[in-house]
Amino acid sequence: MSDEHLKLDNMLCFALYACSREMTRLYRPLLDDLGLTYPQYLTMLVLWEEGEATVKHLGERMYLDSGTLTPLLKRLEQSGLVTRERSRTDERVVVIGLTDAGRDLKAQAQDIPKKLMCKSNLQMDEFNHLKNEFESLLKRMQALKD
Amino acid sequence: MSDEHLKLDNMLCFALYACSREMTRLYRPLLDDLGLTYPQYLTMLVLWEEGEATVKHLGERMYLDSGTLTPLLKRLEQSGLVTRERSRTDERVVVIGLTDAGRDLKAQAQDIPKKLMCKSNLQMDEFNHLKNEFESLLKRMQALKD
DNA sequence: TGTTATTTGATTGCACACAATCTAATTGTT
DNA sequence: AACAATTAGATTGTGTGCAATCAAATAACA
Repeated sequence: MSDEHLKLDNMLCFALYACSREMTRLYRPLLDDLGLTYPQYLTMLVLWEEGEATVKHLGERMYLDSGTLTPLLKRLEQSGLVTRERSRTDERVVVIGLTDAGRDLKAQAQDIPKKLMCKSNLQMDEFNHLKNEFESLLKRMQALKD
Repeated sequence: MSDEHLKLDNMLCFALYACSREMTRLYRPLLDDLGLTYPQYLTMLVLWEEGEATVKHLGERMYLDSGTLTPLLKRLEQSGLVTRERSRTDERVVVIGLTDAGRDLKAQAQDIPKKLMCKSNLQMDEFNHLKNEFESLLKRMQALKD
């Protein structure tokens, strides 16, 4: 019965993969109102939290590399939400900052987490439980990338 | 302290998003040996399980639409692993089948789940626990897409 | 100091994801 | 039979993801 191991229904990884896409699908209509995609929203979250950040730092926060971030950040710049400037002390570093419009967008984003909790029918304790499990799994997998 | 809701570290969705990418990253080196990407591997799993399937059915199993599947299936056809044929009873339907090479690849894929369990340092009971949680979350989110 | 190594982003190329639109085929209704 | 509605895939366009490669700048050190 070794075939059972290969069955799609059995696979943890598939559940994770499908869950992740379903979740971003729940976000989509809310983010459309802000004119953001989900990864762009994550980027703005970091910037709202920290004011500004280097490309490298954004990559570390979101586990994304420059091949993904550079075009994404250029689109956010095009949208007038962020600025991109080379650091004067180290010309290799690009610092991403917020424009006024980018800062203002935060107000519109404030109620997204609440709307999503409602939409997903999750109670606060379930929510936290799941988050903790994902985060511990993430940490374990992160530890394996040597 | 409503800002806390917007903090990246707090977000269930981000944990899911990052976990999912980390997991496919764990698969990548194993799948490279088979010449498959992760979504291609999922497609082959369904075909190994069911022998053949319509594009529609593959989409339902994996929650993917034709815009994703059509080019992916063409690549699998190019690789000589699957066949694509219009159904004779309903010309709208495209049936995806396995070639001999596609069937043979299953043998090489047999030990991927085991390798991955080792790699991820998960015990069987943890594995099943997580899988169940993901699947119930997935089911709940699926129920919301009306 | 001069050279090597490392770091930081950018670029390129390929493969998803997915919305929107289109075409062809089938089904339903009258 | 005639025609509207539905269904299955294909196509197009935009936006990630990520490996591989590159160039410029900085750090390290013999």
